[in-house]
Parts: sequence; C-alpha cells; structure tokens
Amino acid sequence: MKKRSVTIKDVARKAGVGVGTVSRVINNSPHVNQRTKEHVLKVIQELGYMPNPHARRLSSGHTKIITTIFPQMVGEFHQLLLSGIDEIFEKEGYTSFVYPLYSENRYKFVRESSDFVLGTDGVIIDALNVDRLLQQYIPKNVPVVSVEFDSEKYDSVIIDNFYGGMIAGDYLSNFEGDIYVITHRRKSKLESTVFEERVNGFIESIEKKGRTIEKIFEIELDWLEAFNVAKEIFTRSNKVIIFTTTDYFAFPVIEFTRIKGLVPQKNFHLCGFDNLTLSNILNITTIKQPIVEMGKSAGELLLRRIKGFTRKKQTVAFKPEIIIRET
Amino acid sequence: MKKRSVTIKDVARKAGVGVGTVSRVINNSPHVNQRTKEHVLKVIQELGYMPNPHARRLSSGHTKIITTIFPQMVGEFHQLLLSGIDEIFEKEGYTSFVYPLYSENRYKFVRESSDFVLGTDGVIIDALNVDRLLQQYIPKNVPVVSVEFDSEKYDSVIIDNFYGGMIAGDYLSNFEGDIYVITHRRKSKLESTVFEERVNGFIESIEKKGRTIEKIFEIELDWLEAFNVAKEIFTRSNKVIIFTTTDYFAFPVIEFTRIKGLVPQKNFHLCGFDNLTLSNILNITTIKQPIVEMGKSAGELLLRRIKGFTRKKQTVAFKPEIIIRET
DNA sequence: CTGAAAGCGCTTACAG
DNA sequence: CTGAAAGCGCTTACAG
Repeated sequence: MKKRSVTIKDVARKAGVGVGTVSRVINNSPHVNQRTKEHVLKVIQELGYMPNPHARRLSSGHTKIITTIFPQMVGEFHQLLLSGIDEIFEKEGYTSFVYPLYSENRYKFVRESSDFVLGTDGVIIDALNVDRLLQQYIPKNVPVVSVEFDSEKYDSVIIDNFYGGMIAGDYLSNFEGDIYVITHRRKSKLESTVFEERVNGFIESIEKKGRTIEKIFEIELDWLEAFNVAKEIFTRSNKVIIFTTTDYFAFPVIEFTRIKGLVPQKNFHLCGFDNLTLSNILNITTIKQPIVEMGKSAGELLLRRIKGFTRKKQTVAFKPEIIIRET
Repeated sequence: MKKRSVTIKDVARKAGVGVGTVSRVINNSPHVNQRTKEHVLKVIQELGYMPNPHARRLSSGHTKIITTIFPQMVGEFHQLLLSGIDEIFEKEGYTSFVYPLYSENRYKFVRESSDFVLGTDGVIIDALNVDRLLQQYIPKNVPVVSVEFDSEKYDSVIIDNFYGGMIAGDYLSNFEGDIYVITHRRKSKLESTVFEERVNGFIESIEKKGRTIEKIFEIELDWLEAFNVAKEIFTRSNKVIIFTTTDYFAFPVIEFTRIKGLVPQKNFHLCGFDNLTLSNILNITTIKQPIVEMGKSAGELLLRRIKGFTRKKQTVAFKPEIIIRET
C-alpha cells in the first residue's frame, strides 16, 4: 500500500555507481574518493533518499539507540539521570528513548513483548525490580543495567539508601520532639525497595540514639495525602520532628507549616530526601543523591557491555550526603 | 563479535517444519494446525528463540511503535497527554516511546538523523514548531501529528490559547487593582508560541474592558525568578491582579503571598493556566485544558494516517475553560 | 494447513 | 577507491 520509497539501488543506478559505494558514502567511510562522494551526495539530495533504518539495523546489527525505562515520567529526577546517561552515550553517536511505565498496559508490554527490549542496543532500568520484571524471558544479546535496584543478574548502580536514612536520623536526633516518618509503601513487587531502605536506616540511627519513633505514615505519592498527614502530626504534637523519605512529601509539610505560621527549628524539624530544586528554594534540609553521576556511571557500565566486554556482574554504589538548610 | 543467536531457521529445522510455519506461529496466524502450533511453540521455548525485530520490521514494513517528542520531561502535562495517546493506540497493539528534547544535542539528533523519525510508524510532536524542526528533510512515509502548534503541513491538535487568555482577562478585569502578567519568552524559533497567544488574548480582553496592563514580565521557566517577580509586583502595588501564562509561575506567587500574609480576593487576584494538580491543592483559579482529550485526538489523527487514509491536513481545536477557585 | 522461494534494503568482506 | 555478491532474519504470496 505504501508508495515505494527510494532505495539505495535507485541512488546507485542514477549515480552510476555500485550500492556498496552509496553505502560507504552514507556511512561516512573514509575510503571514498572525494569526487564520487560529492556526486553521490548530490544524487541523494535530488532523490530525497533516506536509508531504511530497519534494513540498516538488520545488516549492521546495531541501532545506536538505547532505551531507558522509568516507573514514571514526572519530576526532575529522571531528566537529571538521563542527562548523565546522555553524557556518556552521545559521544559514541548513541541517543536514548524513554519508556515510562505509568500504566498497567505498559508494564505488560515490557514483560511480554521481546521486540521491545531487543529492538535497541541496550536498556537502562530505573527503580524497578529488574530481576522480576524481566524474568519471563532473558534478553540474551541486549545488555541491561539496573539503577536504584541491586539486581542479581545485571550490572547495577545504586545509592546507599540505608546510609541516607541513617544520616537523616543522626541529624534529626539532635533535636527534641516527637519523631514521625512519612514514606511511601510500594504497591507491587516490581517497584524497588528504596523507601523501605531509607526508613530502615533511619530507624537504626534513631534506636542507636535511644530515641523512639512516634509513628510511621505510609501513603501514596500524593501531595494532598501528605498534606493531611502533616495536619495530623501537628495536631498530635507541638514539638515535631519529621523525616520524609522523599522531598515530594516534604513540600506539603512545609506548605502546611507556612499556612499555620509554624517556624522551623522552633516548632519543627524536617529532613527530606532527593534534594529537588524545590527543596533548595523552600530551604528544606534534605539528603542529596548524586543523580547525574549515577546516570554517567550507568551509562559507562552499559556502554562497556555493548562493546562486548564480558566480565562478571558489577555494582557501583554511591553515598548520599545531607544538605543542612533551614529546617 | 556477538554470539550468534537462535534464528527462525534453527527453530524450523529442529521442529521439522518450514520457516513459513514458524513465522505463522509467532505471528499468531489462524491458519496453523493446532498440533503443529503447539509443537513449534515447544521448540521455541526449548531454544529460547526470540524473533529479530529488525528483520521483522524490514519485511513487514512496520514497527508497531510510535514516538512522541516532548520539549521536556518534567511535569504532569506530558504524562496526561501520553495516556490519551495510549488509549487510542494500545487497542491496536501499538505502544510509544518518548524522546524529550531537553538538550541541544537532542535537538540536533532529531533534525539530522533520519533514522530517528523513520525508525518508527509515526510521530507525535508536542509544543514545537514542527515545520521548522523538520524542515531539513521531509519524512515521506512516516506520518506526523503536531500538538499545541498549528502546523502548515501536518495534522494538528491545538488548544485555543488566545481564547484562554481572553477568559482569564474577562475574569480578572472584574476586580480593581494594578494588572500584571508573568509569562515566558521563548528562546528559540523552534518553541511554540502558546505563551504569546495567551498573552495576546489577555491583552485583547483587558483593552476591551478599557483597562490597562501595568507591566508584562517575561522570564525563564524558573521558580525562583517568578518568586522574585512576585516580590517586585507587591512592592509596586498594594492591590494586585496577576495573570500567569502557566501555573508554574502561579505557585511561587502564592508561596510569596503566604509568606507575607497576603490574602486572595483582598490583597490580590490571580489566574494561572494549565490546571496542574498543585493548582487544585493550592486553590488557584486557572485555565484548564482538556489534556487527555487532546492526546486522544492526536492519537486518532495519527492512527488514521498510519492506516493510510489520505486526506488533506486537518486541525482539531479545543477550547479551554476557566476554573474559578479561591484566587 | 504447509513448504520452498523471493524479497525487504541495507552492510561488508572479497577481489580487483 | 570501487563493484558484484552474499548475507542479515524475517514475511508473504504462491503452489500444492
């Protein structure tokens, strides 16, 4: 049905050369006479020739594209991670697509369609239980790297979330007040366990200091719910210490305190996690992860696999640090 | 270098059938004997066979994948738009990749690499001057649909931003005070002109009412900058009316008023644009766009093109509406 | 229902 | 530097 598009053969014929030569020209091979090159290029222009990427990929064996799989597409974390990945891959002539898993159908697609993973040179998967996600079939020739989850099979780049929780605990236990935690409970076994690890590190630190936690709130990744939890917390205690396992939960807390005229250091202490831009603006103490660095590291691991270096599974771990600000 | 993976031939040989039969099995053709089908499936299992997507695409001519190009990957707008698109395409067995253009390099890649656009069955491009973006080469067999920009060449789905600005003006001109606008100035000709249209509609309405605009601030998409503008505005006037061409700018304004104890309706009036979740939570009056509907509409247009219905360029326009809340 | 074969449009040794 | 040809791994009429 599609109207036949112009192929390498058409170009070769019109230019009076072999298809091999045309191929060398479009691939920028150095072994082509400058004159013939220019001539071929002109014919390509005239004909409006564009190489068929599928044919190209079938015979060359690569796509020069990688795919990154994220659980969501909201927030700046992913863009930062991606720019780290870009930094490594762009100089190799690669670029990357993103495939966000915000719906059931998208999960299903990844799990069931082998084309998906195989249609690209490599995959970076963020914050998901990769081993479970890909257990159905094992992509053989397509390398994958896991970020924010320590895979059993694949190279992984992780952040020490337990440690992050600990340093949050070390900081907050300096102060007096009732200690609360606001965190997210994962809904599926496919989600990674970062939030749990952060909470566990926090608990460990708090217990070491001989303090106790008043209550742990487990909620959805939802602003309003966090806001309501803040309301409840400040009703229960008037000297409050809060650890939120992500800055997203810290924002509504701050929002609530401002509405009520509560002041940091005096009425409450707060430590978030992620160091998002907004945390900086709102002056919230938080735990910072080197996101771009993590992206670069993931990119390097994947690139090495793509280039065929085989060695055993490797995991790179980063340490978070605390950024102490107004709260 | 890559270790040879198992192909359709290996399966055919081991199963004692022709490759055609294997092909029919993996493509779920109804014209296969149930018994042979099961047998082939078993062999596929044993061998761990996975069809090569490139070969498949080369001979079938389609990928069952579309790509969506967004200027950024931050915020909820894109995820909503995408879920509208998904709704149309998923029932046809398609899924979509996203390619965010947050960096110079990514712009370059789209403009220069034909593989990119051709490697997929269709393209939806959001909030970009498509005609300029793709002027270098015209994708012949790959349909494209433009969203939030009325293309001269391609099917487009747009929102009437001028009208949106007008109804914001109609609303805000009910009140007394000095009128200010906070908007974004596009940096490149590739960006779409939505913000300008919103401002123009607003101006038209305001002038019709015989009012004047005190000042129009053109800033980056930056929270802090908007915050500082808010500070300046409230220094200049004590009865303030603000139209922000996106809710992102409304948030810091609200933040500022809360810090200063300024109250809506009394000290100021504010109307944003986009109706993001946060606007709902912060109770901000804003202009709402039917984002999911727009995504569905874009999906339908693209699907028709992919299926080969040819007709002349079509543009679907949606009307925004005002959501009046506390401000 | 099924097999043999042509064809999809490239890349890449190979021989010159 | 360049052309002819094999090969990449599928799909799809075609003939049975």
